Amino acid sequence: MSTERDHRTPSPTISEVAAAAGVGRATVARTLGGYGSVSPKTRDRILAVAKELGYRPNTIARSMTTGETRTLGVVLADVGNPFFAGVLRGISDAARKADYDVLVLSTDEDLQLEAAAIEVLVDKQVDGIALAPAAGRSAQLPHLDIVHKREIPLVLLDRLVDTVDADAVVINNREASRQAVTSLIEQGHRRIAFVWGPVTTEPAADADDLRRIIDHALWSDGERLLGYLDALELAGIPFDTSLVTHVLKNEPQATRAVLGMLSLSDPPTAIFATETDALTGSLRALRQRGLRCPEDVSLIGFDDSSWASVMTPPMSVVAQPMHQLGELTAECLLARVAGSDAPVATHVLEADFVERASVAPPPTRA
Amino acid sequence: MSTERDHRTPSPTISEVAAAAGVGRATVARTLGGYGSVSPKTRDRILAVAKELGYRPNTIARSMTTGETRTLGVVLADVGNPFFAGVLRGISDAARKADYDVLVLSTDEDLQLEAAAIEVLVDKQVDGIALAPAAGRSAQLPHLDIVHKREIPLVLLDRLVDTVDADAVVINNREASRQAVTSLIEQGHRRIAFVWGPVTTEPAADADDLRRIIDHALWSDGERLLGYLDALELAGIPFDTSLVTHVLKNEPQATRAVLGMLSLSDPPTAIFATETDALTGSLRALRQRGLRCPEDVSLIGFDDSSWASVMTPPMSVVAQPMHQLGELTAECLLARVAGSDAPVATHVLEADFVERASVAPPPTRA
DNA sequence: GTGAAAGCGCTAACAG
DNA sequence: CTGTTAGCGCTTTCAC
Repeated sequence: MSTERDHRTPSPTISEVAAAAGVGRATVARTLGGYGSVSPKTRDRILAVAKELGYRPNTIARSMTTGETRTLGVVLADVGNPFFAGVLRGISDAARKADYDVLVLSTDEDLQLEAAAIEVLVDKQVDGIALAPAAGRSAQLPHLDIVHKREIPLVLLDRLVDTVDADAVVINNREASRQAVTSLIEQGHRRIAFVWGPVTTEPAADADDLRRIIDHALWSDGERLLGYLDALELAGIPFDTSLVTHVLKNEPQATRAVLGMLSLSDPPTAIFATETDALTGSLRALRQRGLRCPEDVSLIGFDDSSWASVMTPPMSVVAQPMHQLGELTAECLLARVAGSDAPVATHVLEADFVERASVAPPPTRA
Repeated sequence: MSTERDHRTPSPTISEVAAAAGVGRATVARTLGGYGSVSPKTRDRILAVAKELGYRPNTIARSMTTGETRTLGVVLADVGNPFFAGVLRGISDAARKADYDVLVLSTDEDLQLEAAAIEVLVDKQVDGIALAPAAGRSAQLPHLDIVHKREIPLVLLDRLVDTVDADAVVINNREASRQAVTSLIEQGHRRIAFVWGPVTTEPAADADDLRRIIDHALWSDGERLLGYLDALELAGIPFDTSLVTHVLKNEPQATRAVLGMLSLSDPPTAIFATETDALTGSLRALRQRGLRCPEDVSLIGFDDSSWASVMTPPMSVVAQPMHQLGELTAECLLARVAGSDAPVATHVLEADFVERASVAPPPTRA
């Protein structure tokens, strides 16, 4: 209980420690900052005095002169989404190990918000930025110019952008997707729906048209679709544009789209859902139609969760290594922050296809 | 392409803008900092010059003099957990609206890590801290002393601690829990399991012993248990200590504990699972025993998710308003940061009991 | 090995 | 309304 009415009891500064220890500021700075060399004797005394006074370094003042903030910026679609939450956790863990902290911003897949987020991080002078871009693979990202100009280390997270020359850490979506769809084909499916294809106003005319559209979709989404196309092609199954959705990515839309497909004269016997809400939306559609999984329609989802394995039936899913994705991203970024001048590289992580009981052979046609 | 080999192209400073505009630094500072008053004419010129030069304020230098960082610190158990991820999203949204950013740290319910996290945030001079403490309601939190001393606004998130005199935003866990258990009782259940009770080495001897243990449990966990006890008491159902788990909070442990209860001579006919993994763990136990939900055992979970409603059967759950919890916490914190001296208050949010199909009357005894 | 002094870019108090 | 000036707490030459 001090009798003063100071707004904040100020933390002692280096000068005060110096005065109390009877040495110069610089010596204290060297001791407390852990650089330069100080004689063990005075070092110990300074440390003792500092501890007694409860000295805490003023990181802001330090940042001002060093230019380092020991803070990483993370820009992703939505921290509330389990996938990104898992990734963020991985980033945080790796950052903490290196004594860095993390500033997070969500974009909701909006490029304006992404630009604003980048600006904030640049202004706050984070030492590095991990970005899951909201832009398609062939997009131009002018808001990253300043990041380059300021030479702030940047690593792309989960999504590649061709025009950005930076390290990246991604999942092998194409291969994971091909594998999942192939497993469906091996069970005898030939009518396989793909939920969530790229958002467009009208369905793709054909596979080539679709490939053109993919250029403007998120890299990860595009790759998943390419993997689907790969699997079909390998099996010699013709691509049917009516089996790929082009709706907005929310659960009700997925349900609606699947309901539409189920009404086709030649409906799908299997559904590949490339996101959790695409899967739950599809399940809802099946239920509405009174269709059972896997007897009537087989299902494969994306992203594992404790729920997936306790469903009836347990859901087969492509499990992305979220935590590892985050960790590797942070490690990669921290290496750059530490000054690594290794050539720019893209690290590709494999996803794990978890086979459970939501896939069965298609029902024999009546 | 500059021919210089400067490590970083430095951003222009206020002095440079002043020189270029032919005015004094202070005038520029006033204009760009948005304080004091400047004649419209010079103001416009300065703005033009600043824009042309690509001036960006150095927030670190600014923080050094103002003491403000426009950053909020958030300390929670695990950003990767869907509940906290949702809460964090709410905090971020509210923070952004007020032009603040968020630094997040996970504690994994470890008080050491919590103390370290607080220290980091204090050192980084965040303007306020939102904390979901890893300590029981009656715990002593010495690592918060420095927060008080520095007069850093603090708000408790999701969990109360009696010894901490700070604003808090929590869910009415007790009432939500009471309501859920009561709905089970109304269906005729009298043997209701409670998964996850507090972690202890040996089960509680009786209800009073349990109440004593609750003091050391997380506030939210304790309240859920009290709500359970309330419901039993109201219905005149004797408390059976063997129906409350005391295991570590992970899914396999939940499964094991439920399996044990199911082997009781008078096994539970309903399970109240107070966390998602407690629910999935319970479901796994039922499946292993070949028991069906809700015919054999009724189930109520905690925290809603897109999965819960597409389960077979759809799961009844207590849905916590995660996003709102986060938003309100941030708003509360920001009000303090802005200097509010309203009396310390605890805001209680109601949870929503979502009744679906996982509850049915107990099977008639053979 | 140590101390003195300059300066990071900004805000704020004070004159003019 | 505007310019001058003095720091904020630290790191970092540079002498000693």
